[in-house]
Amino acid sequence: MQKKTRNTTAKQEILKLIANAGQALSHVEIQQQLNNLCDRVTIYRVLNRLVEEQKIHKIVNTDGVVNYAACHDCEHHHHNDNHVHFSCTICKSVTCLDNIIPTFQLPADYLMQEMNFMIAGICPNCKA
Amino acid sequence: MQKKTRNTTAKQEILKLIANAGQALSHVEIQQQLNNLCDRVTIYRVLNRLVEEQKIHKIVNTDGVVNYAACHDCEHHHHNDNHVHFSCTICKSVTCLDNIIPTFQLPADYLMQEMNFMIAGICPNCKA
DNA sequence: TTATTTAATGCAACTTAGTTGCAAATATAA
DNA sequence: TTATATTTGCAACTAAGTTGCATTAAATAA
Ligand SMILES: [Mn+2]
Ligand SMILES: [Mn+2]
Ligand SMILES: [Zn+2]
Ligand SMILES: [Zn+2]
Repeated sequence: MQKKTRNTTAKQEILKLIANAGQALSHVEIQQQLNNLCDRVTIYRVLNRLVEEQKIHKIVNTDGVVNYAACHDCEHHHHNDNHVHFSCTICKSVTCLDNIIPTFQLPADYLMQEMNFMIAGICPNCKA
Repeated sequence: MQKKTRNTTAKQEILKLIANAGQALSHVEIQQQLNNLCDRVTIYRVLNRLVEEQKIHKIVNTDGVVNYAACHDCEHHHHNDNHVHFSCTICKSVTCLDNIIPTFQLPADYLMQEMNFMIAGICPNCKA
């Protein structure tokens, strides 16, 4: 018997935030924008649930902090986040470059389960 | 006046460990193998110095924890760690796949400073 | 609508990774 | 050998994330 997930206010609001953000959001950024709607632990738990339900995906930044972005075509690709992510060292924005998909050949004896491609640098906004 | 780095015992031992390991090592793994040679804070500081001196490079794992590996051809490539890294979900080993270099085209208005390509899955040893 | 069930939440406490300030130790060069 | 500045140890701290448990509130059935 698989437990069924509930559509709580916290979950709705957090998903809305992430879906409408033009960039990937960290836990702290979400907490700030939620304005005490719920406890910080609840945010963590909701985020984990949304990842499990494949509505959002995790992006591990170069400093180890996790950011979350809405999934666009994860269903098609078995939730492999196969595109490149960009982390701006100036404005701190983290974005999905959805159509930049690196090509590489992993040796046959490796089994791939998860990908995290992160590039840090200066984004177009900050470069201009 | 740039401050000049010293060749301390801790530094020598830590570099030796990393250079001789067949895989990337985390801070805890290094600490365990050092057997109380020095304080954990010293390990952190030595690791940071070795990274600055481009003798080792950082690899951020999918759980956000940093692993360190010896640099082979970082000098040639401006210390860009441009190859793929593999993190085994079973034996927890983290390895540099030095010759697996993804190709992709970053839009011209992005400036790349750092790369972290991580793939998690099952390594050849654990698959067999 | 109300009652029942079970998932979700809040809160406090905890873990793990990494950083910082400062006094004491030590590598290097004069 | 002595002087100088780098490195170290220690204690305290921060930041990210997790866990246990009692309470609350969705979803569903009556
Ligand atoms: Mn993405
Ligand atoms: Mn590497
Ligand atoms: Zn920017
Ligand atoms: Zn393995």
